[in-house]
Amino acid sequence: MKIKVLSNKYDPLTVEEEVIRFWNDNDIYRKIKEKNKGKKKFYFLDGPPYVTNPIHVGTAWNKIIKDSYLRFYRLKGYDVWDIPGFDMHGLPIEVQVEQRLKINTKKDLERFGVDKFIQECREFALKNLKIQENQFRELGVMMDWENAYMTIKNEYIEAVWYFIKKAHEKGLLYKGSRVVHWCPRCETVLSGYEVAEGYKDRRDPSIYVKFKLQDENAYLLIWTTTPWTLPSNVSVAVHPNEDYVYAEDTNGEVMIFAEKRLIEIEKETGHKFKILKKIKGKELEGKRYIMPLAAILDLQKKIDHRVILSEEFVTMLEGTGCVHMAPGHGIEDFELGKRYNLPAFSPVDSAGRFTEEVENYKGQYVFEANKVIIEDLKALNALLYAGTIDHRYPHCWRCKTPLILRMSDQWFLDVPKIKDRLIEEAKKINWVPNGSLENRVIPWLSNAHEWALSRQRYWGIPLPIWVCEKCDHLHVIGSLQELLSKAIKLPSSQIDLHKPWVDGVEIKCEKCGSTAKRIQDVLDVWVDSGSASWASLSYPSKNDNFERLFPADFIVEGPDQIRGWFYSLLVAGTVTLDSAPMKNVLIHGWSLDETGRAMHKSLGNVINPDEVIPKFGRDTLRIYELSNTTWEDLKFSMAKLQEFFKTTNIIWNTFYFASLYMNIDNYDPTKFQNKENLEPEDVWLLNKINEVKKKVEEHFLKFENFESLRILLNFIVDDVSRWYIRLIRRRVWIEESDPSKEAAYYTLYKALKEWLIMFAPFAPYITEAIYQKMFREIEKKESVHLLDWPVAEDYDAEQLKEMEIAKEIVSKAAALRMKRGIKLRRPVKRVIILPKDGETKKVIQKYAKLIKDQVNTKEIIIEEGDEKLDELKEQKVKINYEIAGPLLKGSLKDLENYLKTSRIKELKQELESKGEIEIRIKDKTINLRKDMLSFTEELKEGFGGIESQYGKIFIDFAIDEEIIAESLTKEVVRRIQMMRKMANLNVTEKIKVKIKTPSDEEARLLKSKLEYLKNETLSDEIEILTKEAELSGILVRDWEIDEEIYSIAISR
RNA sequence: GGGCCGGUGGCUUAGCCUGGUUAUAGCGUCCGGCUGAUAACCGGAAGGUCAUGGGUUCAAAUCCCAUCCGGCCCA
Repeated sequence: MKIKVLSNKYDPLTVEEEVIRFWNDNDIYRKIKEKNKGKKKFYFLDGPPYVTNPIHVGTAWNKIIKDSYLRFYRLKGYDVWDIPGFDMHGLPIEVQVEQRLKINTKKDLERFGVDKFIQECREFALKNLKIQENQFRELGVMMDWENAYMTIKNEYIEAVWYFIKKAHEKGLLYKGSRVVHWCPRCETVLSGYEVAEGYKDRRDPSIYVKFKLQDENAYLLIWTTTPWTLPSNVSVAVHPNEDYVYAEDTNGEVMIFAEKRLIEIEKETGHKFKILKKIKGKELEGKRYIMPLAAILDLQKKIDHRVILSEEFVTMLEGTGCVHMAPGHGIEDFELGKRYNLPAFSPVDSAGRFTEEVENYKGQYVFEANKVIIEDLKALNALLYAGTIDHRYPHCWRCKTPLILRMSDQWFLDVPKIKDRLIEEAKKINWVPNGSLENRVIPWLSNAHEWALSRQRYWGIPLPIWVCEKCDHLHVIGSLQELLSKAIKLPSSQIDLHKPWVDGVEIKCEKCGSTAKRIQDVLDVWVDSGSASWASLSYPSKNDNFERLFPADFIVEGPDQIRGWFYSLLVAGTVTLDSAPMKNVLIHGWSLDETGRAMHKSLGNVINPDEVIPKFGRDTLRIYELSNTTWEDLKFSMAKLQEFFKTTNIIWNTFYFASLYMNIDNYDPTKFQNKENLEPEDVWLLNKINEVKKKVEEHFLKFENFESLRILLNFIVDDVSRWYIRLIRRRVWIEESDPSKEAAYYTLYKALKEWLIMFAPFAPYITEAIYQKMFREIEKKESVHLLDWPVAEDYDAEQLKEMEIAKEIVSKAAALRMKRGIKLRRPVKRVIILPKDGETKKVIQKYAKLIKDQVNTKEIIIEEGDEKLDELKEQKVKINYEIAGPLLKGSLKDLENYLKTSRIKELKQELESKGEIEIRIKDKTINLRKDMLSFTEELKEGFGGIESQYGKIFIDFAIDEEIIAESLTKEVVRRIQMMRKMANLNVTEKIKVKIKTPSDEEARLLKSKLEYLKNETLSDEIEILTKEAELSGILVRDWEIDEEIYSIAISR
């Protein structure tokens, strides 16, 4: 049983690729799963990424966070449910496939064939899924890839139907006519979410139109950027409490508009107005006006046009304060129209062309009809001004076509009706970070409106609604089995629950017995992923997993999912299963580029993992991303990665160091018994690792594993690499077997092993590689990921504080040396420590040996109280000449002489108590006053001092022969060690050395330290020669030490 | 217009919930060290109006209010 040595250089790619091979060849993933089978469940639900683009470092972060928790819970012994998911339906895929097939319109698509189109979409989705899957695997994300849930499978589709059926049963599903954002190219409704994605700049007309009042010789002046909505005008809205003016144009015509808009109107139109009278908006209510287009459009002739009032929708920030209302083409217009009972119509078809209802413009694309309408208005003398405006306008987020608002029939889920239930359920969930519930989730839920479920597209889950041709009775189908049992016609036996297959299924109307056919719509993709909490478990077609696992223990996604997936999960779960389908929700931040901008294809700042991994490796990418505070944004930075690479390198070197010496000494951790040989630093490290275990686990359980990671990195870098290893260096260099060395190995082995297990969820590759070399033979388990999470033991927190004191003393002493320019290699005569109190003194005494070694002093003195201080200090006194001079005049010289010989401390005490004393010098008596002198204290020559928070530290820098000999010897040792390295000698190889010194004096000094020299350099023989000698060996070199030349030769 | 998140040395960042010695750490800079983990590593120093202005308090980076800047969401 032996610890093997790691390679002395950390090469991440080699390490990681070996580990990947190891995992694959030995089926490690399966073994990890088997280990915890049947134990306490942990149901993780993967938020399915959309399968269009390859992943970037942000998508990677998301999945790596997930992976780190999955690995943690597996180590903790949970039976972890870890299937990944993919979101595979929807318009984005359709658009990409259309582009590939050069399909521009729905007609083209129908001509191409819906079945073939669906097939193309499926292949496209599956191909992209594979690309993403491989990228995720590359990152070390261990999930059950072979059993991933896919939203396109029949089983999944059925499960979504189940939701729709439940919604119907609960009376939450209804069909309604609404004004919606519509893409005239895709010929479908878009959700608010999709609309928000697609705002961009566009130039539109900006026109001012005159509507003449029927009973007055004045015009309402309205403003619009969508002239094509004017044929649907039914009303004009004004603000009841704002001031409106009757204003005369230079040609004598009188316009009515809001007073606050006057300057802007004049500026844009170039017209100048003279105000005739001022009224409140509400005085305009009910006034009839003549819609100019009524002259040429039959549609308009039937409408009774009147002014209405609105505080909410009339703004003084743009336009004229007289707002053109077309309830068929505006969301606000529609709402206000309902209140006033106004007619709503959209004479525009699904492709954005005018219908025959407006015969003049029939067949014209609305954006093109704009200019015709403007011409007509001009001809009708209804146009005050026509210009253009550059503004933000919504576009289809996939195909970039400008959207229109249009009325259409859609299917809705009545979310407002269950709002209170949703909030109630949301409160049962643990939202991380704290405050998310109150600040983000509840405000969003309180604002919930109806959910438009239907889309007039193809690649999606078909809405499971069949309508009777005769009696219009609705049949909402909740499963494949139900469908088959009710079907009277199946298009083929090849069941695929997509279009066009489902469209061909006819069922028997349960009410009148005639035939019911499916409506043509598919579902909004958010319904797909919203159903994932049970659909990914194949419920309701299968029961077992659902019963065992539901609800999900943990989900984690970005903040956009509060209104996206978290919301759709909550709604779907509450409707379908009467409960929130998840228990813990962690919200992570955005990934931004180095300058803090979101990563966007259009900005060209997207970074892919493939660009990072070859440079730094997978583990470095992982720990870099995972160390970011999860819910803060991650500014992705190559410089930061470089820093983390250094950390990974230190980790490797730390384990390399341990493996090297444990290997040389054939250390066998299973045989170590002598715990009584533990030194204070060993006890400290063992306490420390226990503290680390406790904290790391606590943070993991709170879903703050970035804190766990920071603690782990701090421990390995600061506590182990920089401190503990430094302390035990000399102990592990002892050649023969030695109890102190064994104790250090025992300590190091235990701490490193436990650390390695805890670090495994963060950096699965490097931990595996180290485990295989150093620990596997001893620990027996095949993989580090098959071990158990280390159990935190009780530990002595007080002792941890003690070490802080020792560290501080060492650090301050080093700073003091530095100030003097005395390098660490040179021993100093004495270090004197005056602890601030008795407690501290005890601690420093306990660690005296450690401190003595680390500060490299011949003697350490620890004493409480000021007596010692007096020994180190010299009292000084100065005459305040400006005071003493005028008073003492000629006696000043005598005083100076007197002070040179007197005891200053006593003088000071006397003066301080009495204020004034008489002194006799020669024959004279002088009245010496306190203010004539200034007393100061100074450290004695050759001493240095520094304050620390635990007391004062002094160093006696006096030099004697012993110190000179020792520092010279150490300089020589260092050169010899360097030469051993240069000659590529093994660390254990013995050598012979010859040293030629510049004079007999140095030779004498070195000879006094011969044994030490031999030990340190593993030399059998050392010959110290003076000038005349000629040197030979495998390596001979001259070195300069303290400005003199030494020649050193080594040989085997 | 409303809401949320963030603003801490040149850069990146911890601390803020739960107020309390000298505000965390890394990078960079300057100075130094180490050389048996070594094409690594370590130490020290300089560097901060904790965005701004008020308030609460014995005490504010931390709690409250307002403002500014950046980002997100909603309308």
